Amino acid sequence: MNNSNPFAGKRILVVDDEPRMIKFVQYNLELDGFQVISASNGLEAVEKVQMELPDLVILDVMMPKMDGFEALRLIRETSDVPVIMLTVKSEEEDKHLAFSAGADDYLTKPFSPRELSDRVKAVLRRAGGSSPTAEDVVKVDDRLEIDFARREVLVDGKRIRLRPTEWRLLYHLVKNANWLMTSEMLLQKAWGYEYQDDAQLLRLYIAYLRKKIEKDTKNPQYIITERGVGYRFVMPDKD
Amino acid sequence: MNNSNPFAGKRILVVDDEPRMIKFVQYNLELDGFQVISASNGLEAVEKVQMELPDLVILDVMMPKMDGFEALRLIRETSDVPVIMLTVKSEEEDKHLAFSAGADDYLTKPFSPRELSDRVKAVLRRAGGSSPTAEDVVKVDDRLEIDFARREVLVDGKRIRLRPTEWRLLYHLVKNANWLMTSEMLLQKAWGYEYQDDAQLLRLYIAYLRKKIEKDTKNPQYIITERGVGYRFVMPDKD
DNA sequence: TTCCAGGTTTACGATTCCCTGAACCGTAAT
DNA sequence: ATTACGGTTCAGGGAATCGTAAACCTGGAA
Repeated sequence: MNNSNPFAGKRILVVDDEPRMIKFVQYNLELDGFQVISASNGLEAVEKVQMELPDLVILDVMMPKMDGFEALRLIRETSDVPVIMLTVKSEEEDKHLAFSAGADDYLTKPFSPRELSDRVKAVLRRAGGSSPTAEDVVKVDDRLEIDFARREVLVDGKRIRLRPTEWRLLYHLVKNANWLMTSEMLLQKAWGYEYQDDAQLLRLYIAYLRKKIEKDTKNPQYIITERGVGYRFVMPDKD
Repeated sequence: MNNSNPFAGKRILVVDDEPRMIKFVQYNLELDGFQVISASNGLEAVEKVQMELPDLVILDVMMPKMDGFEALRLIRETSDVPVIMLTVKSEEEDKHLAFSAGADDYLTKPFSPRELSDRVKAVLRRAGGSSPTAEDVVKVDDRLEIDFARREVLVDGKRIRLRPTEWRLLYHLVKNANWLMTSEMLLQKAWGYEYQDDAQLLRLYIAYLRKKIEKDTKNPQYIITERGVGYRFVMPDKD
């Protein structure tokens, strides 16, 4: 695996009802050093986007029960993960539908491994571009380091254990570092739409996180409370 | 064994329907210190790739029932093992077909032992390069040592017996050391695609492995559970 | 045939997670 | 200072997940 792939380790969710297509895409992406997870229908896809927090989604348009457009619509309710849609023919209509539904790119079946790889990298490049948190490994400071690809958090060089929900919350905080995240946003993204008013739950998990990553929970340096609004993950500037 | 072959011990799967050809290849590769396993048709080849986890495959194009290309395609669904294809004549078309099907190199019959040896070593050299645990012998710590070439695990210097499935699971865990492997990934890689939802089976084999390699199964130091997600093989100071 | 080893399924106790409720604490506004 | 509001901490129960023993199945060897 001689990958000079700058995006190696990124997590990609492949959604298709045909196992053969999933295998094809998975194999070729793994050759490039990506991590691949899969879903075989729209519902599973929506769920996995929220739970697994992939860096990119490849979504087939043609699927039984819930088609790709519907799945994308639901995904877009809680996530802005880049999405590449797989269409059968390169009809203008499909293309237009894909983009207006919120897709970042589209790929027409059949496609070659090379095309796949190029598109994925292009979309990741566009999406991640210059943001400091687009990296797989975010070194917040000397004390705290977060590795999104490995799903790993280091405090003073030691690995700490995060529970799934804690991880999701931290993910959304850090991916939006230095931005104020309202309680509703965080609840919606880390828990789901139906939790958006449960501010108490959020407080609890903020406390859990602080206990695990802050030096002094009374004077947090990473997760800052914005009273009456939400929270902000502060990260020292790297410019 | 007076070989200066840096790849001695690598396991090579030779696939051909002609016993004479297998014999020829096997004899010469074993002279170089390789370990050779064989298959006489495409189906057997696909099966052995998944089960035996060879380091390289030499695959004849011309075979009854399932030809080399089809076999390669199926192999590529679950493995990125390097493959050298044997073609009858050096036709551009065959060459092109081989590469686009995912082969790493090709060899035109007839070939000399020397050519065979050179190609095999070249492909192994290319393939082995930058993979995380490309070495044959992984010394995890003072206690645990894993020899991929010999398919042997040493705990406190003592050789322990692993059943085939246990070995495959350990293999995929260690080859992705320090990376979080989801249950689905592990099942898919060690058992096959159709097992990807059988989390219970995975738990059982994780338990088997821990019983054999961990000092204290209650506090595992190698195979760490990532609750709700999967497992991680932790290895000190390794990327 | 019988035996055996590996693989799979079943069953169930143990553990961990997630959420609730309630008490307690800090701080900004009155 | 007092009040009100939001934030934090702690205890606990239900649910999901995990670990492991044991039974079961199967195919090959003796």
